[in-house]
Amino acid sequence: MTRWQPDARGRLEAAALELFRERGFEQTTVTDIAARAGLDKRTFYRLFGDKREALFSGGKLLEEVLVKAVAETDAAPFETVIAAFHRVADEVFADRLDLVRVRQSIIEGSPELQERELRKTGSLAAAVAAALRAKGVGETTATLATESGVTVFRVAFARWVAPGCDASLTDLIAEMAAELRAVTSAPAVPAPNAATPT
Amino acid sequence: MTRWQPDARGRLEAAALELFRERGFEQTTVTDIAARAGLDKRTFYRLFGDKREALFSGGKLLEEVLVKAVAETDAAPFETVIAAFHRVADEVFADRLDLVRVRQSIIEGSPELQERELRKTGSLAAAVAAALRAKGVGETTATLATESGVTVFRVAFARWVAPGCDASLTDLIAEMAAELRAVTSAPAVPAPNAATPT
DNA sequence: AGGACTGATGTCATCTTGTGACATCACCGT
DNA sequence: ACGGTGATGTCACAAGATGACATCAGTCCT
Repeated sequence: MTRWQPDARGRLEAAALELFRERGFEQTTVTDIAARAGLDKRTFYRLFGDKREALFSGGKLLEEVLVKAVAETDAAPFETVIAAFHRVADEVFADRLDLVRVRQSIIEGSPELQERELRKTGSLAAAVAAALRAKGVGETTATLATESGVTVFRVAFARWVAPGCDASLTDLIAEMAAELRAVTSAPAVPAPNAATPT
Repeated sequence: MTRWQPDARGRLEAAALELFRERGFEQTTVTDIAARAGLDKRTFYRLFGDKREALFSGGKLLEEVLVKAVAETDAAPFETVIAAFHRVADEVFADRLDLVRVRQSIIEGSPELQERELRKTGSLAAAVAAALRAKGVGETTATLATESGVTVFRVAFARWVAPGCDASLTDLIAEMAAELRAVTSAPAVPAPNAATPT
């Protein structure tokens, strides 16, 4: 019946977010989502690969910004990746804390969604590593710098989203990057007691 | 009909591995697997949470060995995690390259299985981080050391499984750990050219 | 204007995953 | 022999996901 709905994709995403928040992911059927958007279940599946994808449309923008930032930055591999994430913090996540928190709480409530998020993160990492290799960075270095950078971002992001956190994402990224450097720096010689720098 | 099959779980795992290899994961139904094991679909679901789990039974052993190794090792956090993975390389993966390769090629063929693997790796990391914290290591340090260690292992593992690789997993882990240290070490000051230590 | 084409959508049928409810049967201790 | 107990088979079914086909708006071409 419902012929010709403008921006079907956006409507479905909004409907999905609402319903997931109201009843939870598992308790929401694709038919429910489509109905709220005034569309058919089949239309949902034409626009999204599966039920979970309705929550992960932002990934594309994230990847674009990240890859572009990597391409434009001229520094050592790991520093380049960290710089790219700083840009993402500014350009993509600025002013979105509230929305991000809602999204994240939905994801935390469903193992299925967590798996999907992990996969998205993985493909993001692959794209970043590719961007690094395109700049002439060696395979191994590119992979390790990327994975380390992603780790820094993930930990910083988790802290940022956590309830009661008031630090900025950028600051958290910088902090975690410093911590990671400290943690992975060459091990202190066996016996001595030299204090590790803060 | 088929009453009382010994080691139903093992039979199902074997059947699943065979079928996944023969036809691929998606082309295999749970009913197929159960039939080949001489059991019913319902029995499969009583022993495994879902179709993918039949491929991931080894995870439990892995986690046990890893957590035990972390608890017993007395060194800096990152070094402890790396040492634990060295033990895993010896105790769990020794002499299993061929089987691991088959398994991995199946996983590579299915996004769904990749997601599950990511999740397994994630929960493994959580367990390791918890073991580290139990030794008095701080939250942030434990997380970053664990994630870095897992990254090292994942990259080493990927290399080890890759066709045409003849290096040992242990050697690859050591190599990747060294590389990661180099990659994340403090950035060279802008202008100077001081060689970074090997 | 009229007709063909295209693209997005609805409808229907079907397969598969995963689960609840219940029936069965072997085995075990008494 | 009897009554548990536990693992299994049978049946039914909701929901996810997909293919095949119908429909209809708007567009382009003559």
